[in-house]
Amino acid sequence: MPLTLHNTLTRRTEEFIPLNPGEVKIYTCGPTIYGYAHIGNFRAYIFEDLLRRYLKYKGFKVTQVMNITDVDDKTIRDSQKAGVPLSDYTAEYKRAFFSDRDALNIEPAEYYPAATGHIPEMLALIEKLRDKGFTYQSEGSIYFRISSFPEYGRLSGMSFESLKTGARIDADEYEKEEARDFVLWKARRPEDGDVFWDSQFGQGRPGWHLECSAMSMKYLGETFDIHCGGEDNIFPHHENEIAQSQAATGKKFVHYWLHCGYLLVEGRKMAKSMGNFYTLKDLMDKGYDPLAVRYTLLSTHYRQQLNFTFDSLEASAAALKRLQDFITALASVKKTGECHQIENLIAKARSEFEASLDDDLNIAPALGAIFTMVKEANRLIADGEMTIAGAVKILQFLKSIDTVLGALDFSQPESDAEIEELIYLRNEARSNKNWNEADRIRDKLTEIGILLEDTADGTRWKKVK
RNA sequence: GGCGGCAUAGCCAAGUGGUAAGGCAGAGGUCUGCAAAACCUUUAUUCACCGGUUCGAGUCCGGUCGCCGCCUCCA
Repeated sequence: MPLTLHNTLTRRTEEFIPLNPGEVKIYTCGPTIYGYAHIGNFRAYIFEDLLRRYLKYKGFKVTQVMNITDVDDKTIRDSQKAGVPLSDYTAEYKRAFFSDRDALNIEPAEYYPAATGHIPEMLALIEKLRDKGFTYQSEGSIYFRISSFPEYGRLSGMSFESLKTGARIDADEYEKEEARDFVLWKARRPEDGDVFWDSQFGQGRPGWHLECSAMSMKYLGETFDIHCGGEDNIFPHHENEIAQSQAATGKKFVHYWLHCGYLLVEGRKMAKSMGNFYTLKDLMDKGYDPLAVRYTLLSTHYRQQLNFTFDSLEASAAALKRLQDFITALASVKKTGECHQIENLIAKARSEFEASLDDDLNIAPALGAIFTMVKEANRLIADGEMTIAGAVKILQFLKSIDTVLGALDFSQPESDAEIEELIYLRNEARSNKNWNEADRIRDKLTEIGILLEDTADGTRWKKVK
């Protein structure tokens, strides 16, 4: 079945057809590293990770670029507040971002270009725009004249008029011809301190929108397949990217624009002032497993608003535990021979899993199919019908779908002589009906995080997270 | 004011006009020395509200109420 994706540009769910067969080029708007990323940011990155992983699952070769915004108003402001050079200041948040990414099992993109590393590319783009007459200069800054780009507003559905009348008071004091115009190159100002670059346009620094156009075209070409971001990026950021890029090249910039919905916390917008603002570290400090956070952020359809609650986080942890316990149970099946029902069970789950994800990454029914299979397989285990061969097939299937989910752990606990010895002693005690001694040993193991399960095939143990 | 989205059980969340997936939590039971895990049974006569179309609507149309996002540098 073909993969379909909802394209913000057309407001339709369309079959995904890459420019080059078998290859997908994706640009994903990344973090501004002026602070620790919060779970709302990671909702977007996890959605993009799901897209990336599923494309790979479907056999596409994926090239993904995620920009790192390491110079803008906020990074400058906060680094000065902290009294450290900009690059030192952003280095810590960049490190934290990658560390959180790894903890959330988000696959690394192929490229993480930083804005400060691409000033020449941005200047070249401005030159191109200037030569084609799309820019004007005012008080040392270069602006993009939106009235010169008639298609402006197509992505966001913003009309020319509403932009004029609805515009807020401009937050910065740069002079523009019209409020909706946006800055390409910001003239150096005293409050920028030592953060500026020399250029043919004078000393200054790039505007935010510019980096995404310059860096995406550098790494992916003037036209590429998919561009993602949060829905709040649709306007003005992505609208401006389209204007800049298409004005410069005369070509279509991006074929599919994908945007994920906002994350709410306990039904409200996440905000520091509301006390419901969480970074990954905040949740880990509360004892939550980052993979449970991943599962929570992953398990709601990406275009839906996601209501993050601690109840749902705990439900996610429990759901993952159910899957992990299932994996453990499969690994300890001892019966030999064939288990003929397994093939059908897997085929059904796989086809539902794929059909759902093919439908604009509809993850909820995909997960539903997995849990339905788990229940049926658990029944086979409980009835003593599961065989080693069947268990191996299911494990292979789970590994294959986990290349998409990225939430499971297939590592088997290493055998531990001390634990095995204690289990042996406990089972000795049990066979002598010395329950006090048996329970004493079990409690001792529980204290060091080892949980025992007595099954028909003997006692197995697992570590508790 | 303009543009867009959402309202489904205690919580999270699917649902493509044909009679409400799945997960978590809860209740009862089976297994177990007791647990753990698992299994079985059970948990929405009902999908914000009011109308309409239809043989039939959570699903389509209109309206009302509520919540959320964007409207110049927030994923």
